[in-house]
Order: sequence, then structure tokens, then C-alpha cells
Amino acid sequence: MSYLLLKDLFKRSSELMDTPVSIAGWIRTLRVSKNLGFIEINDGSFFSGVQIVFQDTIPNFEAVSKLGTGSAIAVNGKVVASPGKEQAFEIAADAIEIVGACDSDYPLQKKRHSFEYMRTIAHLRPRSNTFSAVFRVRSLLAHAIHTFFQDRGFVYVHTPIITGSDCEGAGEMFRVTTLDPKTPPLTDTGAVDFSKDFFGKETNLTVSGQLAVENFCMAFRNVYTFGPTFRAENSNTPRHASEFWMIEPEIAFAGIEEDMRMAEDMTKFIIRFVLERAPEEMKFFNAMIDKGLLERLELVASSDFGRVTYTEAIELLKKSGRTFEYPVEWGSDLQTEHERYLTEEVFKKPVFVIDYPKEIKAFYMRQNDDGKTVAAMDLLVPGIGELIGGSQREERHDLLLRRIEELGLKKEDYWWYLDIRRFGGCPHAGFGLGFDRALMYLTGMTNIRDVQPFPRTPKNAEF
RNA sequence: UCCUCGUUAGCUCAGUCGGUAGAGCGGGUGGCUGUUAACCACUAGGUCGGCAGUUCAAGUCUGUCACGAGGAGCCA
Repeated sequence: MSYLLLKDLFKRSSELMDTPVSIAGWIRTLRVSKNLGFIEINDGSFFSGVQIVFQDTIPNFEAVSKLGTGSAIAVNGKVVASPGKEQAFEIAADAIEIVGACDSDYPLQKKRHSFEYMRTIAHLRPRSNTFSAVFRVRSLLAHAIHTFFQDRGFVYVHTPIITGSDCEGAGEMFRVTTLDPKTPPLTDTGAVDFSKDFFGKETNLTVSGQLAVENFCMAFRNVYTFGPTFRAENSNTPRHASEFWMIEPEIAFAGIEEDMRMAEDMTKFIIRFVLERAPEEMKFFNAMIDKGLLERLELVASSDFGRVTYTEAIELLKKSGRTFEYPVEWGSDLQTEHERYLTEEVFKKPVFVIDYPKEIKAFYMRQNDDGKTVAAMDLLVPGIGELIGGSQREERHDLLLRRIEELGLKKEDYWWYLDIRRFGGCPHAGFGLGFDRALMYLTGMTNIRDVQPFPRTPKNAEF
């Protein structure tokens, strides 16, 4: 048995007019009077649902009339022009099969629910308009990312999810172990003996694929990793989750300029890709979630991104005459309020801030000739602030080693990372983009928990 | 982790000065031949987040814990 997807029904509606079709989906709403009724079903393949009209001439009229929202049905019928105002066509049903009835305590109603409530029914929320649209766009955005890089010859690298290095340096990690927490093996000094653990050493879930992807970059030139990352930080904000996806491209024989060009091209590409392929969803977000969304995305997709050095940015902020909650001073990191001022009020478009003080950036970023700054870049965009963070990597073995020692890191932990600086090292650069945050930016959704299918946050892993 | 605000019917909320609880939607039953969050009538449904305290009396005041949301920090 094969049912037409509603996506295809809508695409081919004029050609299918007055012809028989079979469709299947879940009831969104049902209205019935004495001897005719209306059902709207949606199968998740398309933003809109389709209206089914049924008369008491179908054999199970009584049973169908009693169905509630959420029931699964299959319909044989004919595509006909609709006299109603809300839709161009509808399905005149010849037969309706009740595939799966829905208990009366189905929690999704035909009205607006709060996002907070929807999070408590994460197994059902993809059946609602907003979440249905969010998760179709999420899938599309992943497609866009892969298309952008694959079309440009990048090699997709599956960097490990379980890592043996605790040196990725980006926050608290989740430990991976098969040891019994009640009676772990102990060393002579009483510490847990991880040499007896599954991998023979301490292992964790990855917080970033960057160090691994840099190695592959030294073999394939242009690579990217796109996968889940994990942070055990107790962050309780609408922008943080304990599990999230990151995109991390890395390019060899290239520097910060090429890195920025790639970031700009990719940002514009994914926006256009989603606008073109999910116009119904994007219109819905613009109307119901975030009124300025389409205008803002069009602006970003069509403008040349600005450039400013960190030092210049500090000057601009100091001269702004604005009082910020956090003081502006060379050497301290830009706060969200500073970033938004720069991109929204000074430049009024996306802007790269480059050449940050080395003290506030990671050890692997390439030192500039001034000895004070590193070749780092952050992409700031209106409405959200930082979207992408990247850098040219330090390819000079001696300088990288010195930086590791300055920061008190253990060079033994980085032996393989340092090795690629000895065995044919070359200038290379890359960036990281939080996939879920990019999706928030594209949809106007303001909480990361509402763009992830089953979000993991502190104290929440119910689903 | 810190600060602020919340938690009352399945959902969204109201509840006055402290005096034993209300609406809309949803559910159930019935009605209706073109509906669009259909409509109309009837109806069931509550340990007011937990625990302690003040009081003759607590949904209402106090303390505390849990959970949720927003802001901050950390960051993606």
C-alpha cells in the first residue's frame, strides 16, 4: 500500500484535480454535523494539512465522527476544488480507514500551547505546527551544510564521540566508563584506577572535534566534521544544551582571510538554501515567531560582511557614548551587549571581528606578528551576536609548544596534535558553528530546547 | 552556580482585605448539510507543587525544598 505524501499532493494539486488519491496522516482537527464532516490531516511531509470532506454515505460514518485529534487515518478519495475560503482544494472521501484511534487524553489541543508545556510532551510536539516546521527546517539545514561542503570538495570526517584526550579544553566533560561506581578498582594511592576501565584510560564524550579534524586536514586539505558534542557545564540558559551539534570545517594551505570567506559564503548559502526550500515554514516563522525574521535573513544573505579588528572595535565602543553594563577595555572579552551594538548599530549587518588579544583566546590560535594578538575571528550577526568563532591555527611547532607550556597544559597530552606541526605542517584555519544556534537564528526560535528533538539540559533527560 | 519571577482542573489562566475554588479551551453526552481554533445545549473533572510554621481560619502570610522560566556567568 502506498499513500501519496501531502508534499506531493500540494505540488501536483492542479494536475491531480478530479482524480482519485490515497493519503494517510494524523488528524489535526475534526468537525462534524449530522451527515457530513470535515477532517484536517497532516502527514508531516508538508507545512499545510489537507481538508477531508466525508458524508454519511461512507460505511463507518459514526465511528469516524467520533475520532479525536491525533488519530491516524488513511483516506481514499478524490481531489476536488474546495468551496471553502481557507483552501483551494480538498479530498472528497470515498472511504476512511481508522488506522490508529487516539485516546481522549491526547495532550495536544487545537489551540496554542506554551513552549514550556510542549517540552514536557517532547514525544508529541513534532505533530504541532511550530515544531513540525522547526524539525523539517532542522533536517533541511543539515542538508544545506552537507551540500555546501560536499559541493566544494570537502571531505566529511567522523571525528570520535568518545575521546581519550581530556585536553580539548572547552569546559566540563561527561565521563565514559564501565567501572562500577560503587566499587571501582583503586590504585595504591586510593584513586580510581582507570587503567582497569574499558579503554584502559580515562575517556569522555567529546566537547569538540577540532583537534581531530585538524589532523585530517593535513591529509585531505579541505575537511569538515559535523556531529554531536557534549558539555557537562551547569548552564541554565536558552542558548545552552548539554548535547548539541557542531559544524567544524578546516582548510589547509589557507589563512584567516580564506577562513572568513568560507564562513561568509557558508552563512549566505545556508540561508538561501532554507529560504528557497522551506518557504511555507519560513513564512510561518516570520508571521508567528519573529516578525523581522525574513527581512533580517535577506539582509544577511545579500550584504558584504563587515571587517573590524578587535582593537578598532574597542575604539568604536569607547567612542559610542553608550554606557554598557560591562566596561569596555582592551584585553577583556566582548560581551553580548558589545557584540550586538557593533553588528546592529554600528555596522547594521554581519561583521567579522579579528585579531583578538591572545590572552582571551585558545592556545591553538596563530600568533600575529605584533606578539599581542592572535588570528582569531568571530562572526557577529544582528539579532543574536556571535554566530561563528574561528581562527588560523598555530602551525609553528615551537610557538605552539611555548603557548602550551605558558598556559600550564601538559605537552604529553598533545603529542599527536603537535606531531602534525613536525610532519609537513602548513598554514591552516577553521571555524566552529553551533548547529542548533544556527537553527535558532534561521527560525527565530529563542530557546535551544525548542529546536532540538529531545533536548538534554541540566536535570532533564526524560525522553 | 548566582539573581529575579513563577507553580491553582488535562491545557491557558483568574481568584479582591486571610473566611473551604472560577472561566475559556479540551473531555463526555445530545443537536446541527459546507465547516476553518466551527457552532448551540447539558455534564464530569481540584490534596491550590511538597513539607513545616503563623492564625479561630491559609490558594492567599512566613520559612524551606523541588521543579519551571527569564537574566548573568561559561560558551557553541
